[in-house]
Amino acid sequence: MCKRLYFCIQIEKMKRITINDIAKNLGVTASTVSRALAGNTRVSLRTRELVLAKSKELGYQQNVLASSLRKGTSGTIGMIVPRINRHFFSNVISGVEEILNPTGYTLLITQSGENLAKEQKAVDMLLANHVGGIIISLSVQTQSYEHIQRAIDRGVPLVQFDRINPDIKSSKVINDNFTGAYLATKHLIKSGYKEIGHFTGTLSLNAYGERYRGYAKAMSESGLKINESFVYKDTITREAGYNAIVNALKEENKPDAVFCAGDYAALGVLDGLKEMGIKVPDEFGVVGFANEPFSELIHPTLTTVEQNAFEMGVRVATAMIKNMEGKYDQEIETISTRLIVRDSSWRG
Amino acid sequence: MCKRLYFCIQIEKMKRITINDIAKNLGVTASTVSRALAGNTRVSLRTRELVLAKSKELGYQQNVLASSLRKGTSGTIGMIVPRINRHFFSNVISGVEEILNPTGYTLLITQSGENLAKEQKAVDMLLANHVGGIIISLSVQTQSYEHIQRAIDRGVPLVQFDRINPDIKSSKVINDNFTGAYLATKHLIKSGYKEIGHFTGTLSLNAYGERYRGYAKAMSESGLKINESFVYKDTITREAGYNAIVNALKEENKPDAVFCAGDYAALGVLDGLKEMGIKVPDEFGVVGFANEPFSELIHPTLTTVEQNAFEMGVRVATAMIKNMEGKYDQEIETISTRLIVRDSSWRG
DNA sequence: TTGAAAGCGCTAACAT
DNA sequence: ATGTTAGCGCTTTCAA
Repeated sequence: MCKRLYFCIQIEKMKRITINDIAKNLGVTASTVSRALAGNTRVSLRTRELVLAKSKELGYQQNVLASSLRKGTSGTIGMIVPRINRHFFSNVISGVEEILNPTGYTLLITQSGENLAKEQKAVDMLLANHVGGIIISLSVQTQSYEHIQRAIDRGVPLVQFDRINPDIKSSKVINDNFTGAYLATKHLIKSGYKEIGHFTGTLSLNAYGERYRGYAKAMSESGLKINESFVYKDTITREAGYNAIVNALKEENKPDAVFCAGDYAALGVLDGLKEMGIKVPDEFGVVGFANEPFSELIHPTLTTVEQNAFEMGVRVATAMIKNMEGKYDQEIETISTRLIVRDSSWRG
Repeated sequence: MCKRLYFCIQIEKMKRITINDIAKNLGVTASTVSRALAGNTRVSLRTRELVLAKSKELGYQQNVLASSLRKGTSGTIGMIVPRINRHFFSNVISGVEEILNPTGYTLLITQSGENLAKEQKAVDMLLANHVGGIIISLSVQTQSYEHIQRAIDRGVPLVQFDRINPDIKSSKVINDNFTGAYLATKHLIKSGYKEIGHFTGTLSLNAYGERYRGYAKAMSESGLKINESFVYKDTITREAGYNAIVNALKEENKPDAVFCAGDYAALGVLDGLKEMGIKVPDEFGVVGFANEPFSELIHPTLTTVEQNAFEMGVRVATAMIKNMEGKYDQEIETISTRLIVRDSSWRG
């Protein structure tokens, strides 16, 4: 009872140590303490040491809010991703943190949930929090860009990655989707498939558009014609992949392989093929994109394109820091992709 | 060239609209504007409408930093998880956001990477950012708790979840690990296995300790003796699971089934069994824990225990809000778990 | 090398 | 219903 009461009182009077406390304690002014703590300014070595010792003794902890308010900019960087639980995005985040953490910047992560309204709110929230920069990968829904422009107009450095809008003036980091798709399709061709279809997402999104281009290039280069009825758009989920393959194989002209712009769709394709008793890779070839963790665990293991997510995060963070240092950079950086051949496609 | 220069100048003179701008514009004081914007205080309807209109017109956006500094508390809640890319944790995060977003609180997410030092730094960073509360799931490494205590001593509401320390005074939300493990083991017994082993993590961590207890209870209840040489600790990764099963089956006394405290270990076990040509579930039964997405995709599909991660997030956020409203609550909430029977264990 | 003073933008007593 | 005033904790000129 008594203990409990004491505990409550403690909470009430809880006061954080400020630079003023340190200053009073040491008989100097807050300015001096501030300078000493900041390190680089002109303070006598003795004073600096005294301040450092005292601040440790009292358990001082900077009030980042006050500092940011005064300096007009916070050491926080906002990051908006469609979904945090996608392997690709969580690994990009890790890459970003790898670079940012040692610099003292703080990452504020939010999900748009592939939803434009949530994405807009997220941007505003970040701006209200005075983030020093915004890292974003657009939601599939995003077709209007005022919220992005709002950030840029505020002078907040912006870095787009993966799902980008090329028309927005900002740093951009993307995967080499074209080459990845090109290699994937080439591989199917080399493996002897002739009627190669493509299941993809929204072609207006850069990532999917490029994958389509890579697919088309490989086809035409090998003298194969694309049968447009083998190209399914908005087919990136497992269900959609399943439906698409069931559908495609009902037609008179059937594909004998399909390159999916995502592993989940490829998974659905494999579901459908298994159900229909079609042997993979003997009778049908499948390639995915993303190298989701499950792709090497399923049966047959899935040939797919590896995106170097962590590396992308590192580049994104580096670009952000450059931007914040005023080195505005509009260049597009491209991260290489790599084909991983597994059982679902190779009948060498 | 010219365009570029203009752009730079724009950035320099970029000035955010403050309540003072609105006030001047309207011929009232900042206090009035502040009150009007805050909504509930006593301001004439007319003034309020004027303020709202003007602020919209000028594109006003609150400076959260200033507000938080003044109010002494920010609308930000910090969350520390071991790894963001674990299915369980990212779903808890989604659950937390589900509750928090509509309330206007902002989530600051950080990863400890299962590393004590990073976890400590994360806590300090959150405190420096004056978060209104901290949500944490401890790293496996965490054996010292001063950093947690530091937060509590500062009067910052704390909610622990999943990987908790029961001795720390805070709200806690955990899975019903005991029942999950109990049901899993019971199921193996019912399926006819007799020599049931258990691969687990650090037993000092609540989650693993409880799973062991559930396993032990089911065994003793059925009159089966636990063979301690079938219990492997620190076995939660795929590699560890593989090594453990290879090892276990070299001994004279072999288990004929194993309940793993995690799906990754179970995956490793299946790897090992496949390699050794042991048939699952005919000759050997395997059950995991967590219902990772891959568990239903592998062959054979893995029997496992589902944790309701999203629901847990919802409860965690609710507890946090209660705490921040001063309703300090030390109760432990338990989220139910559920056995999902698949092919790796059932030979009914 | 240090101090004095002003102010970042907002809120909340207290007054009117 | 609105204005006045002070100050959250920090940084940063300007002066000494």
